[in-house]
Amino acid sequence: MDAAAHVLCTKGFAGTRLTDVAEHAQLQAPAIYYYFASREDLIEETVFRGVNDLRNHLKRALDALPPGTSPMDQILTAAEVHLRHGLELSDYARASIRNSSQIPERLRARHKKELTAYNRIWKRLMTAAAADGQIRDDVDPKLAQPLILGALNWSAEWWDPRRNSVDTLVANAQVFIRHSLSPAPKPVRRRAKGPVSG
Amino acid sequence: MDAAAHVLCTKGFAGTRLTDVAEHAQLQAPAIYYYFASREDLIEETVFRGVNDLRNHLKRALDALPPGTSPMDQILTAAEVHLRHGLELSDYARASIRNSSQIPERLRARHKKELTAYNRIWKRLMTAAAADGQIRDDVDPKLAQPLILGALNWSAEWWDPRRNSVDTLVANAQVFIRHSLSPAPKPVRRRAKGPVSG
Amino acid sequence: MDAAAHVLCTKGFAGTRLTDVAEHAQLQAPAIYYYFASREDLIEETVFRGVNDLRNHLKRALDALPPGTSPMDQILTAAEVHLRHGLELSDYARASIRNSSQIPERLRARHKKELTAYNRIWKRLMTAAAADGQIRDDVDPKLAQPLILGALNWSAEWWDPRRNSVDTLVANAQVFIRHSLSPAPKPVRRRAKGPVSG
Amino acid sequence: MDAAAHVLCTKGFAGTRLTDVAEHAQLQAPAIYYYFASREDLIEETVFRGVNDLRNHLKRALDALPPGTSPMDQILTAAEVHLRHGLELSDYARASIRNSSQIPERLRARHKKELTAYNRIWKRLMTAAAADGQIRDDVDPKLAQPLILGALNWSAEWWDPRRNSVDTLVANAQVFIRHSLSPAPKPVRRRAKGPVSG
DNA sequence: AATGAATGAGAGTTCATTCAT
DNA sequence: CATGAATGAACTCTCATTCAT
Repeated sequence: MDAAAHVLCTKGFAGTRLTDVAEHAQLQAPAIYYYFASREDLIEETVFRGVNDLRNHLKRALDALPPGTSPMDQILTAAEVHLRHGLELSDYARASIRNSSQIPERLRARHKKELTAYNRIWKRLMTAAAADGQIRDDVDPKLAQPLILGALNWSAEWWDPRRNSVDTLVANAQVFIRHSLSPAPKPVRRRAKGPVSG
Repeated sequence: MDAAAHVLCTKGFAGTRLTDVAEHAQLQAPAIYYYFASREDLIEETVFRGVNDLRNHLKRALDALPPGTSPMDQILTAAEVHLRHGLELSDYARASIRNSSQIPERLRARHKKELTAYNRIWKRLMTAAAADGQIRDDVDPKLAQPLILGALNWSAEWWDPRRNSVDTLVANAQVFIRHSLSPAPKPVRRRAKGPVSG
Repeated sequence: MDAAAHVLCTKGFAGTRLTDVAEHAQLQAPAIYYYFASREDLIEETVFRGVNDLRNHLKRALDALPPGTSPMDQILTAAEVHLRHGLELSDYARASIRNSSQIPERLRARHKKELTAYNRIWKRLMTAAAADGQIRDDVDPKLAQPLILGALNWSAEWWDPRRNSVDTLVANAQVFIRHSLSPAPKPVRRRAKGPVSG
Repeated sequence: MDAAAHVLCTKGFAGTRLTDVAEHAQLQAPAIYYYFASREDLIEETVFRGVNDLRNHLKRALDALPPGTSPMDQILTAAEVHLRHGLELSDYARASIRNSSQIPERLRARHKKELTAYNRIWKRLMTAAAADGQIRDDVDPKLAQPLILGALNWSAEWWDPRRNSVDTLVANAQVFIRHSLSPAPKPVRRRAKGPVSG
């Protein structure tokens, strides 16, 4: 029944009516109360599950990478997961992310915690990448991270499956991210040639 | 009275109650009807003005650039305008952008048209930059553009003035964008030339 | 300003909005309060004036009849006055009559009194006619009177000046009334012929 | 629930508040929306049903008359039906008739059509009576018809069951109508024949 | 496990009314 | 004498929620 996440994506928090949710589930509105104590419960649950699923999905994907994968490659994998999850798999993720700021504090506790946890994963990746010299030093990883996630999140607003495949979008986003972060590739090539830089 | 854009930012389209708007304007709700025919009118107007202001702001900023400014620098200027306008100046812009997808079709006509016009400006800049060889060829400008705007738009969700100044954010975003787009420096020819730049 | 009677005719008591009245008088609504203390006052006044005018009109018309006019002819005159006044002259009369039953008790005192007075005139005519043998004895004058007035009052609902002149309507109504009331013209002609009836 | 016709009779179109209707039905106002889409729907339906019922009632009554009943007797039957239906049976009829002119065009379509149909029946009766020589030739049946219906309709405004029984009223109205329409008895031929009758 | 019927709280909206100007 | 601006009361209507079934 939780496919009521769908309505949340489209109408936003306040615009989500139980009637619509029920209709989407081919049910009558009161039937929802068999499964959830209240509208708020339903939304809280949905919104929580959004980030929760996404985080689990990301964890599994990162764990599945071969050991020794570079931080930058992990970041690019994370970006792919984030995009695909949001665009292909789950209304939940979209519901969670879009309504983040509209949901009253009261319902946000779990959601927020989960979101923090999700961001922590990204932070770890960014930090690792920075430590590894894979992030240019005129970019603050703490700011780059939300910029990246913003670019990815916003895709839900404009991406049109009839214009571009997810694959294309993922590829472009990855290039986009890699170069926005990567330092100029001086060292490797230059070192062989001569003492240009220290 | 239009400072009711404020409520739109916080509560979203459906969550915007006339009572709240009125209270924010130190008025009683019915007083709104002296100026607007309906709630929908008020919102339509507000949301339209959001993009409209932003577009005018951007146009002025671009016109003020010295002739011969490179497309990439124009893009970076546009990014700065977009960020500063959304974060510092105007609830309207935020109201417009955040609620884009939640507003019923009926009210979106003008808003949509204005948004398209705004995007057209960006598109022109991107195309010029591409023609100038300032965009790497493994990035599709048509996709890069919304990724960039997404990164910028999303800032409204997370940016905390107490943590980072807008200046810092702008600087970071500009570096972020410049390198996400710029083609790799060509090492062979570059050796003799000097710093990377753009 | 009292041409607000017009609105009363069309929209009824509860449907009469000060805005409409004011518009009809090429004024803004608050201007009404310069002349009347409240909406109710305006309506009360209007509705009173409706019957009052009508009654005065009728009195004058009856007084103008040559002495010795038969009760029946007086009734027919009254009918003509009633029709003409309602249809040609006065929104007031129509406003008064149509809304009689919809107006809350509180506002009806004067109106009711005036209406009673008006009916009393008719009653006097009917009684006189009955005493004069000009009303058939299988008709109760107390019931015939409101039937007649009903027929006349209702004309405001259906009469279309483009179809029938008031003159035609008046003529027909008079014939209609005369014969609905008059006894069969037996006595005069029969008495001469023989002892048919006692 | 439709017993909300009651309120229409008393308060008129604009004065009919859902609260009152609901109270009369021992319900809360919003409950009305379970059965009707809007106030206007409820009123439209009610007002339509008013004439519709009346027309059906009349049709049945006329069909029940023995074949060969004279047109005049049919008219008198119709008058009885009209009176009894309006006064004894149905708030609906009264609601329909009283508010005829106050209801906005938008809601009148069906009601108007039905009313025309009802009038058509009367017209048929009047025409038949005229063709049969049962209507005096100094009365235009097209004008006599609304005069009669007016007399009957108006009864709702003044009839007081405590003063006169419906039976009395019906009897009087019938005499009233019969003679208002019937041609003068032709004295010459009549002498030999007997009572007037029709 | 689900629904039809109903309700109470609260939303948008209308309107008479006020008041400074 | 009249209006622009604003308000409070009241109305229609929506919606989450309940409850008997």
